[in-house]
Amino acid sequence: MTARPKVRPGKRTNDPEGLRKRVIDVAEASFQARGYHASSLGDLMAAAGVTGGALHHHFPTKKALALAVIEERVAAAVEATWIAPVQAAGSAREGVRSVFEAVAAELEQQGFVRGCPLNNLAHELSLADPDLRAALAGIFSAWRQAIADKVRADQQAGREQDTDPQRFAALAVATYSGAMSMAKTAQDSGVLRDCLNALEQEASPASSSKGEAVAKRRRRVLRQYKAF
Amino acid sequence: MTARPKVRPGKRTNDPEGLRKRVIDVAEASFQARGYHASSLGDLMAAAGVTGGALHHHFPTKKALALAVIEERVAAAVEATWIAPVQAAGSAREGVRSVFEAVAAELEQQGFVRGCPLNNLAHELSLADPDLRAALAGIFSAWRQAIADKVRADQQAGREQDTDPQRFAALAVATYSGAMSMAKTAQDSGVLRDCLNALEQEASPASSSKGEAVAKRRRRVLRQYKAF
DNA sequence: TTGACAAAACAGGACAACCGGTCTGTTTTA
DNA sequence: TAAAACAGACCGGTTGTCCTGTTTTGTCAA
Repeated sequence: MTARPKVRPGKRTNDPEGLRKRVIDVAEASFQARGYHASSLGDLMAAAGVTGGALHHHFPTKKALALAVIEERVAAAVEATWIAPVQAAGSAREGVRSVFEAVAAELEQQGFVRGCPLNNLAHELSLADPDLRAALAGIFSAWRQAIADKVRADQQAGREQDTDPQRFAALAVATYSGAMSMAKTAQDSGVLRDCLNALEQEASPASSSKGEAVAKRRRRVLRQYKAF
Repeated sequence: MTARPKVRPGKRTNDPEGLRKRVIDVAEASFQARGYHASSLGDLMAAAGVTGGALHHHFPTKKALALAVIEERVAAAVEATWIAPVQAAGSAREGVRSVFEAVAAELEQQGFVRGCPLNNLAHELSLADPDLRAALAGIFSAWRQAIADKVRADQQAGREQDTDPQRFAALAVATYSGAMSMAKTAQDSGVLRDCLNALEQEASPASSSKGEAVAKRRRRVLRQYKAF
């Protein structure tokens, strides 16, 4: 965790970037765990060890803080979790598969599903404010674009000739988003593997008949249910 | 709209069921348009033409009201929009396809995407309260179950032998949920058709090579953006 | 190096609006 | 005639924001 300012009476050390980072850290975590409206600035101030004046200096309104979290953290999370791995993968399908498995494995290890940060905020805020909605929509768009671009790269290598890049990307993003929504609601990460298997079994163009013994899916109901 | 009580000074007519219905009507619409936390009981009371005493008599807490909306309205919406059409369809795939198209057409006509009521509330409330989460998870479960059951019926008729019912159902629900999330955030219902086409083009087991001229998808950015 | 000084950074209280819930009392109805 | 249904005021707590003042820091002339 980021260090709080030392308790040195009479002395003070300005650290604008550090303080701003601490606030956004706390806000990102709280928005993800409790949502935007349920996160009060008072709680965030206490958790970050920041006074009202300092918070207001860096983020004049709560909306400004949300915008910063979206543009700096949520976008980065999508970039790190999805865009970079897909670009680095051998193919678009392989990239999608690896991300699904990585996230599924992470959720199973964590034992608790907080959901997708982008979708969490998108549901709560996209109808509430046009600016926030635009920022969130931009992240969705970049996400889709990266996958579609990867499909096009595959096509230039002679593969995926019968695949529509835009549609494939939409399907991947939608399936993941919906699977995370269900996983969060049911607190069961197994849905992710169900969806991935359904995509692989059915959505692969080289599949006309593969009814071999399918590895029985494991339902992994998460044990603990604790808030943030 | 449901009628408000007549302005008859000195006279009153008790109408428990009607009043309760009016409150749930308003709550359902407000939760869908603004979300749970952004909907104040004061606004709901004013919109429904109900006093604080009456509201408290029918719904002691805000959570009780949310639970009623979820159990009576959201569940019914999923039943009417998804379960019944799928059961009535000629096959599971045909049912899924028809629902996607029906919703897409409805959204295009409305010109505004409010999102899926179940997913909207699930994102905001499933981590906030165990009871609400359980209620929401139950609706997701019934939704998946109905689709899986339809696949099994298809299988007993000799079709869909290579399809895993549970996985297919998970994929359908996840794709729809995610597509609605994107459509709401982008205020563009075209994603639904993208996802449906991707599912049909790729997820059909009888598809090994169909690269015929794909009908160019139409991107239909919705014009108006007004809050409830 | 120092001292002046303006701007940035931070502290902390104040506040008005609002929220959800409770309470008492009245009217309707079975 | 008692319970259900409804009216309406009331309250403590919280929320987001604003405001005034203090401290730190960067800048630049001397």
